[in-house]
Amino acid sequence: MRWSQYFINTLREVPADADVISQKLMMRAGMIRKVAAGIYTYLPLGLRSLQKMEAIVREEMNRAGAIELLMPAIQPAELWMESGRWQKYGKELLRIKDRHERDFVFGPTHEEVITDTVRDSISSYRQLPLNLYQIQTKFRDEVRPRFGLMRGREFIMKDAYSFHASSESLDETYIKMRDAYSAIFNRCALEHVPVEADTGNIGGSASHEFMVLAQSGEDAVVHCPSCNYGANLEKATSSFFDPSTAPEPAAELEEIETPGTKSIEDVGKFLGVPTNSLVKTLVFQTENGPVMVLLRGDRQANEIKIKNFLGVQNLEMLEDAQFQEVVGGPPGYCGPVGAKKLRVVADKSLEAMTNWVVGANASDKHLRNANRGRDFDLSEFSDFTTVEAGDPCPRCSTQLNIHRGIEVGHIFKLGTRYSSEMNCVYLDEKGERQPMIMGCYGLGVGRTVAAAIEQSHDDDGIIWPIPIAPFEVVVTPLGKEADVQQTAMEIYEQLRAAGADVILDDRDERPGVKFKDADLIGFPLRIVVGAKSLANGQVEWSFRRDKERRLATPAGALAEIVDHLDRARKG
RNA sequence: CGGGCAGUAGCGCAGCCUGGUAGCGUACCUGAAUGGGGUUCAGGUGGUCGGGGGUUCAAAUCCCCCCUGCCCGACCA
Repeated sequence: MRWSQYFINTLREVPADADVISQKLMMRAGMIRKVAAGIYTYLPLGLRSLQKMEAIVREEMNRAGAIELLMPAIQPAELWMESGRWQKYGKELLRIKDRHERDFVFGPTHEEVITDTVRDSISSYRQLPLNLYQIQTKFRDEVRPRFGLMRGREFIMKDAYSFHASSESLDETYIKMRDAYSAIFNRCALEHVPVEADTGNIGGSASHEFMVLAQSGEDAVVHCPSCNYGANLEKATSSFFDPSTAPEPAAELEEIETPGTKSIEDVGKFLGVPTNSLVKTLVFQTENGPVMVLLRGDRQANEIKIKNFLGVQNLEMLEDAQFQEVVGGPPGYCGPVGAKKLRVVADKSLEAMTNWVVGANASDKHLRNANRGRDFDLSEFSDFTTVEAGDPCPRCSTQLNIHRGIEVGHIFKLGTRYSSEMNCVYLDEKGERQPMIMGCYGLGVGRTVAAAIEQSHDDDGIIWPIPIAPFEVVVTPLGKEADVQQTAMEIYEQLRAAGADVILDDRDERPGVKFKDADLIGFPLRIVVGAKSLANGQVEWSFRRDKERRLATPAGALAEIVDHLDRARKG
């Protein structure tokens, strides 16, 4: 491609409404252009990267045995009513009417359509398993779209859906897809980690998110550097316990005056002991009544874990005004001893601790040496705390790290949630009707490209991984001299003949402008043809990554670059 | 949905308080010089000042309503 014939419009200044690096750089480099909140035009350069990403996804999906189809973006409301999501999905579902006032949606996801298709086409266990995917534009009417392609309203997503006659078959496909996802992100040189994710309201089955580690990530990821255990912070566990708190013999219960100590920190300071030797009492209101949750003083509650353990949907901290009525004491001095009758659960870290310091359910008073069984009833222990950096890994006890991450993929064992509701059944060997067991597998194409930029850039611009760079090589002639122009053109043609994806910066611009633009857009490789070096029969080539200038003959530079591209393509 | 800020040329902004011919930088066009990291000078093109209504001889500017965008929070995942 010749630059002068192409459509590239770089910006010197950053549009005022861009707030993350990938968005700023993509807008400045002329890859995307905002049309409305969360809605973008993919300009030619941006489209090239997206299409390269799509090609990688296609290859790996096909390799994993998935079959491509394409479903409509516009879907009839009936299907959504049938699955129940017409009601449940909420405002994120963009609803539209046609000229006959019939209801449609712009698809945010395609479980309904695919299930409808499969139930009409598949009727025997002999036709299963089946794994279908598409790469398509989705629309989710996000309350607050932001971060460019990272969280748009309209976005390109690869979504796959698998159908099975047994959970073993689902497990098999699930693992294949998991491996395919890792292969995709590895090919883009993305530092990523597959993490266990909360299954939320859908419940029961396994779910993994693929997180790209990056500062600007919206999610927190727990990761073990040793065994590669990874989990969403909401879901993560640790083998946390403190051997220094080996149980002491139970001492006599004692009431102590602790004036003005409403927080755990205050109590620790007042008594001159670390907060990890205290017990924190939280009271939550749920749809099944109030629940008291006990944690070690230095740990933070994890509301998702608590919700899952209690099997409740609503969990809210009790308001101060309700304490007297529900617990029988003032807020800030709350504890299990002498409280009103309510369900009490405790974090497993407390199981081995004796002689607790807890609130006395009276103003300015705490209790020392409280012991379960003797002073209060408690038999339910589980993991209720949020993992902290440095906690031991649940698998290998290495200290865990916590990173920021961008969710680029999410795979999920759906089970029969949709097949049951939508009557998607097959006949088994015995001729009996069974709901198909389903899996679904999403991957954000644009988000992955944006994540690659978040992970790989510098002050001058983007540093593309070769597989998703809009062009692999830029050839930059400096000056109008005939031999410079001719050598650049020859190198350009030879690179093209060798199969390289190359752009020739044939604009009549000063060197500085060409260099700034090349760095901003971030072509991985560059060949500069200038009069000075050419007088010695040499050109200069460099990687965007380190910008170190290497001199070589045109043929030598060409060979080096072609060789590097070949190796990069093989991964 | 609540709170805050903003909307003036493709992009970044000033002008508004105190009403009186629409401005700067950049981008783009023309010319000259320059020619290895966004070069300099000169001359130009481009805007119904987000929309509607009102006040006024006169509104980008004052008043009212609406729309859109951004930030924080809530919601959702």
